[in-house]
Amino acid sequence: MTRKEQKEERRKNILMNALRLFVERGYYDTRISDIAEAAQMSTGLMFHYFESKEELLTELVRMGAEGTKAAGREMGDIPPDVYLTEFLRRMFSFAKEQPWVFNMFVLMGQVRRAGMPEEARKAAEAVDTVERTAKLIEQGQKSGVFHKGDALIMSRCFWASVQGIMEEMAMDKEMKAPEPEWIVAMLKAGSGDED
Amino acid sequence: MTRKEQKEERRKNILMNALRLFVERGYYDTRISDIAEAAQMSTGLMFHYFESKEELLTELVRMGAEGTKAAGREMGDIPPDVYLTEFLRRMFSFAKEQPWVFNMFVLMGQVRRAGMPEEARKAAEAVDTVERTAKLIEQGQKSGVFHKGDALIMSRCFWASVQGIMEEMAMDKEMKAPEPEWIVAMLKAGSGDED
DNA sequence: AAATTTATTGAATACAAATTCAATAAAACT
DNA sequence: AGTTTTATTGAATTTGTATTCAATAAATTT
Repeated sequence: MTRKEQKEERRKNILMNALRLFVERGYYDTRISDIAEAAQMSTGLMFHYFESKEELLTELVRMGAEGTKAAGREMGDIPPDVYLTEFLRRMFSFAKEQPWVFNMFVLMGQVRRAGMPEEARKAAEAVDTVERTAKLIEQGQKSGVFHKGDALIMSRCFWASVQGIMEEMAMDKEMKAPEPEWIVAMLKAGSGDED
Repeated sequence: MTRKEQKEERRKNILMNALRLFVERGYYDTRISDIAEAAQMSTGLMFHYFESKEELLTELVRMGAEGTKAAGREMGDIPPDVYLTEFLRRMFSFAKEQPWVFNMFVLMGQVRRAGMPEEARKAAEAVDTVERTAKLIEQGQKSGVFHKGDALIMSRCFWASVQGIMEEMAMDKEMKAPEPEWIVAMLKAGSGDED
């Protein structure tokens, strides 16, 4: 293994430990020394790999933002409701196998909301899932599978729900995932108000 | 105004400013001096009213836990779906008038999840809304208005969604509230899976 | 194999912010 | 009016922890 590869390995290892600890204990309650210990190195060495604790966080958020770009890609001829349902199903099952996905959701949520360094927040804003889903919802409204209403608000509520549920699942890894249909039902025609 | 009343006033004022700042900037990024400034007093005086920053937080969380007890009280003969819908409608409209309600939601969420002092987390756990709503859901399942499934999981998802949405609204005070029906649709029979 | 670059450590430093404190003013009480 | 209690301040202290640093080891290059 070349020097460069080794460094990459090490960085990845640090990042994964940091992610877990940031979510388990919170960013501010996680000491650089905790991360160092988890990654089996001295505190000082951390600064050989990352300039600062904040850079560590920002790097994680960048990864998270990158990851969400997968959402809402080519959907071929599938109807929007089926697409969203299927997307959620895959996301839940993927996350069950890769628990860091839950952690990433939690971290992104925390960062977007408040109480995190400025730079990290900026990195988290480079995510347009809500906008893209709103377009999908508009299509569904035209075809009648989704009820009427401001598509952007509907999309925000949809993702806020998903966010909340992912966070709940992140807290309790034993928790059974909901049926994706339940969540998509929020958008469907015939679900109460029909204005 | 008696001395005691004055003290209570002052404490309440401090608490409300702390709540706002904790949510706007996050607990750890809020300095005692920031709260002092907002409440128009010297930093030192804060410690006359509260033993520590942590006690301030814990007190807020206790208030929040107290507040949620309102949820799920006497529902008379109203069907569970109507009850929940109505409950959410009132909550949203109440929160629009009293923005601190949003902040309280966000704070409670942050505290329950992670990265907050131990004691505050404990205070936040004294909330059994999820369990009480699960009972309501079971009733609805018997009468057929709600679909089948583990009522506790359904309740957790329901509240996780509400939490997520309240947080979204807290971030953007301009955001229009969703129709409560959308959220209750998560639970309703005929919403996709019918196992 | 000498020289240079990279990895690693643990202790020293710097710093920010919570908390304490001594002193003063105001109020309440006798 | 004098005494005690409460309110208030701003500066001094303490503390916790991120970051730097000087020194050493290991690897890579020449």
